[in-house]
Amino acid sequence: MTNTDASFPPERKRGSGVKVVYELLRDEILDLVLPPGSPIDELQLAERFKMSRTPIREALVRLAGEGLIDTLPNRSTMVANIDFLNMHTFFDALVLMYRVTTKLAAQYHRPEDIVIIRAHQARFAAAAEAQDALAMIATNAALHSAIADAGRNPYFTGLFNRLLDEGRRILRLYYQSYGDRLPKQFVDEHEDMIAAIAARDAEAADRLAKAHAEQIVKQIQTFFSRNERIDIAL
Amino acid sequence: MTNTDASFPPERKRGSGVKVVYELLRDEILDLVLPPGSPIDELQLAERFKMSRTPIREALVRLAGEGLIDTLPNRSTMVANIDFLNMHTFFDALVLMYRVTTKLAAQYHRPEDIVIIRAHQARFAAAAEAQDALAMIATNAALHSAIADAGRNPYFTGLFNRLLDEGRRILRLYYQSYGDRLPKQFVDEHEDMIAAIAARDAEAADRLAKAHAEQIVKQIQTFFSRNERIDIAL
DNA sequence: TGTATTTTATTTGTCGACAAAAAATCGACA
DNA sequence: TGTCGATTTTTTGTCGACAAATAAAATACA
Repeated sequence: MTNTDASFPPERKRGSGVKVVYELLRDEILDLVLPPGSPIDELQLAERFKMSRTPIREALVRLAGEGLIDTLPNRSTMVANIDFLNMHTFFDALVLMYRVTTKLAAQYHRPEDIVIIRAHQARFAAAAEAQDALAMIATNAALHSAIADAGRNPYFTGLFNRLLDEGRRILRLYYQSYGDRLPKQFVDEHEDMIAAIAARDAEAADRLAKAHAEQIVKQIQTFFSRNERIDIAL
Repeated sequence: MTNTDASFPPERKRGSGVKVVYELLRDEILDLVLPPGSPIDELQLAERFKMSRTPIREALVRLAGEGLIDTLPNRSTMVANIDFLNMHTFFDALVLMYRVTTKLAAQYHRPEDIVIIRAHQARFAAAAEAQDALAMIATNAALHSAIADAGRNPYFTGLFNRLLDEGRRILRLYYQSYGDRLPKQFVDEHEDMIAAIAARDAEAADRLAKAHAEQIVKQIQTFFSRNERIDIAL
């Protein structure tokens, strides 16, 4: 080990800076640590990560490309708002992608995919058992992302992952307010879906995914209809 | 007019630089002026556009986010290749998005949308009449993008526009090689689709879009099956 | 002549600084 | 005291330069 002097800068590897900033900022946005509308200060971030504004800006450009932050020209950039008015477009897209990716997984998966999927499902079940809302949100997204991967269509997985990200923000809001009452039935529904995928039953996979997705959507919708105040809060 | 001295730099407006580079580079990639695999040199671009590397790099980061260029860490960046091996995933996604966006347009369009759509269709018809392959490719993408806009689902339009972009590259290859023989029937098919949309007949819109999309896919597939050499060329 | 190793050149990632644009502050005037 | 306009401050977009990483060239050696 060279550089025994602890006062030296952490000496990040060249090129790793952007990735670190991008991923951490992304997580903070999706977990609502940075709530929608939060201003993003480049100088502040540069100071925080001990690097110049250049890599910070590159990370921000990427996040903007994914729609996670909004950038006003020559002016402030902030965490993208959740568009409650057009929530139905999100639900439409989510339901369709749930169906398509699950169906394709049933058709095109390989044996090793099932192992990965089951591992994610186990993690989700553990989170549900522990009543850990945050872990449930994260593991649920990871599970469905893994299912989509097994379908092997990068165009669908790309959109689906974006939707799951946006969903993480919405679900976060959902659970935060409702005091972590968690529907255990999702575990069983996941089991049925995985069984259909493993059996290569595309029709059943599609049907189960549709029911699963629509039920999630329904729960969130009833939640929001009971909490109009949220419209004002943002 | 100030700045009568022609030797002065063009004096671009602050912030417009990235946009210019991004859009021009994008068009060149989609029109195969920059063929897949072309190396992209930042210095060269900086010189060409008379600006520093910083805005160039920002444009490249955006293009990379859309998958139009591939960036090797610390090494060269090049125009993304067309993935002929997994072309079917592209077709699957394209057909589905054709259907969904057209159906949503039939359901959610407003009267003014139809005006815009018909204007695009007129341009497409003119291009087809003139046997202008390049114009046909561009106006076809613009028409379907306009239809998708009328459906008002940003998630679907986002993916669809990406697919149409990738389709522009593929069609460009198609027409280039086949000496600009252009199927006029697309004009009629478009007319039928627009009529179904205007009549708010979602079922018909879906059916017509499916047939339209599958026919395009079929044509491209038979083309590629007759030209295996392309696999080698890339 | 062919291969390994050092040297040079090219290109990328990062930095600090400056200039333009917008917002925030201050001050004149009613 | 309130409003409009000028001034200062903050923040963004761009620049030129430098250093790390890689590729290319040159050299040494068998």
